[in-house]
Amino acid sequence: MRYSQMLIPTLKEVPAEAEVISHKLMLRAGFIRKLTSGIYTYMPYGLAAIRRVENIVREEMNRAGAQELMMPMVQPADLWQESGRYIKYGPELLRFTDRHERESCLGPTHEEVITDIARREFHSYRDLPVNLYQIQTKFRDEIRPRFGLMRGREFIMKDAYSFDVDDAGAEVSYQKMHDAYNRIFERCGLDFRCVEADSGTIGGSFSHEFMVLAETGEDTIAVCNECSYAANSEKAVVVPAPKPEGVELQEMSKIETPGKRKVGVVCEFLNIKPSELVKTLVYLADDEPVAVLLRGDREVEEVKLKNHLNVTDLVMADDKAVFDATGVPTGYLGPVGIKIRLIADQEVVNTPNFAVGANEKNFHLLNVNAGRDFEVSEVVDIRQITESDPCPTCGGTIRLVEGIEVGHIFKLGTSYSESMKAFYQDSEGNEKPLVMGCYGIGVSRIVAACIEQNHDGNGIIFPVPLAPFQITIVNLGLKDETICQTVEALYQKLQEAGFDVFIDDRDERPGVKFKDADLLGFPMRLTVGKRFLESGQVELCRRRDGLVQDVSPDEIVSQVQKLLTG
RNA sequence: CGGGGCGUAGCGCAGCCUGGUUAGCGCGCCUGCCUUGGGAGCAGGAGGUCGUAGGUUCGAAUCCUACCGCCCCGACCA
Repeated sequence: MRYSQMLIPTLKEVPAEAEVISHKLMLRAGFIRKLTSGIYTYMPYGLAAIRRVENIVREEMNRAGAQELMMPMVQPADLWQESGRYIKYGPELLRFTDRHERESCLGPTHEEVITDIARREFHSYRDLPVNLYQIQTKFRDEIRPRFGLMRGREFIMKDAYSFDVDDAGAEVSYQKMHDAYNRIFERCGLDFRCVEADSGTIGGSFSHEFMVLAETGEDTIAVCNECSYAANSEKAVVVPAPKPEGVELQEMSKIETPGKRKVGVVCEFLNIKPSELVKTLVYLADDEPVAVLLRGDREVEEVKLKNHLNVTDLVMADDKAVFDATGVPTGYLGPVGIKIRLIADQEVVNTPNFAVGANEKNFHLLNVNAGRDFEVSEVVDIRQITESDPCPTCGGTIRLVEGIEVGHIFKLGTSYSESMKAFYQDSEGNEKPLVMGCYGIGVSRIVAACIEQNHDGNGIIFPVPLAPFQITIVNLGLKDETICQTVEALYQKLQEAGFDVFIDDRDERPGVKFKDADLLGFPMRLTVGKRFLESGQVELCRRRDGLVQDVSPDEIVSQVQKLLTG
């Protein structure tokens, strides 16, 4: 490919819309152009990188025995009503009506469609197991699209769905995908972790996420420093510290705390640490008020709370809602005598003699103890893990790091097959629901994540497997016949050797060509200019570390090979 | 949805507060000369419904109102 034949509109200046490095570089390197919020055109060079990812994904999916198909993007609402998700999925599901007033939606994912296929086509245990996948544009009307391809509304996703006769079979299918995903992300050259995850609106019992480690990640993951434990912080299990021995329970007392409402202010006033205070938060869980007890220095992990409550909508109650539900103004809430459902974090039960609101304006209680001064029927792990918590599997130390979710695999079980009546007959003629799994990869997001992880001040540094071209030949002697002939000969030779080769044949000054070569991230750069006429050697430069070698054209193939792999 | 910011040439911005000739600058683009191993230089040139619609005014990019779009933060800790 020649630069003159490919639209790669590079930019010297960074468009104002970009915040994170991958977005900036993708705009500067002419990968993408925005059409509207969260919706981008993939320009030729950017598309080429996406195709690299797609090919790796496709190869590994096929190798794992999955079959490719392509499902519709427009889906009828009835199908979503059958699974119950037409309501449950929320405003991210873009809904519209067609000219016949039929309700429709744009597919944010395809469990419903694939389950419909499965119930029509799979009738016998002899048809199973099957794994079907597609690589397709999804649409999710994200609340706040950002960071370019990182969180777009339209994005390219690989989604796969497995169907098995039973749980054991589903386990095998899941494990195959787990292994395939590890291979995929390794082949992409990404620094990633597979972590235990929450299954969210997709549903299901069990799931793992594949996280690319990068500071700009939108997720936090808890990683054990000693063992292999790794989990999304939404899911990371908190092991409560044991109840301290020999602490004498003090007598509860009431104290006036005029105008003291916030944790910090109350603690200062009472001269105690936030860890000696228990805060009472009120949530509206599907509009039902629920009080949550948590040590003053801790944070609620709402995903854990939501899962425990098994609700679809969970919001913090505002001041008015709190007063309406409890009759107490915010800041003075407490568990003693509270009138609404009460959920305590497990740590609260092990904390002696803590302070709480008195359920009375301008008063708090001191030396309160769970079980003695109030009943707790629900003791649950609902707080965020911290770096001072132990690893739940080995007791080692935990480290919190940021990650970009590029893959997610779920064991779905039979929730979709049962709600949508996807049954098969086993060898004894019994009707049974298909046991499902689903497996997603954010293809366009991988390119963004890759750039987050592989760049320097001059631009992108593509890992070889994702580079649209492994090598670019910079022609610095457009007017010199010998140089042009050499460039063409090298181009031929390298292509014949199996490389994807690019030539910068533009009539530009050397500086411009070098800058663009760096920006575009070619792993290898081959420069042919005046020096070749003098020495008969061409210059080979590795993008990753700037390693430069003068090479004779005869040895070019072996040298390129050596530098690319070395 | 709440808060904040922005909308002026393809891109990045100034001008607006304090209204007043042909609306500027840098990059990019076009022509010519020159230059050719790290985003050169000189000369000339093209390119604007100042987001949209109303209003105030003798006069609006500038003041007012509404709308649209984009970006950032938040939508969790009382």
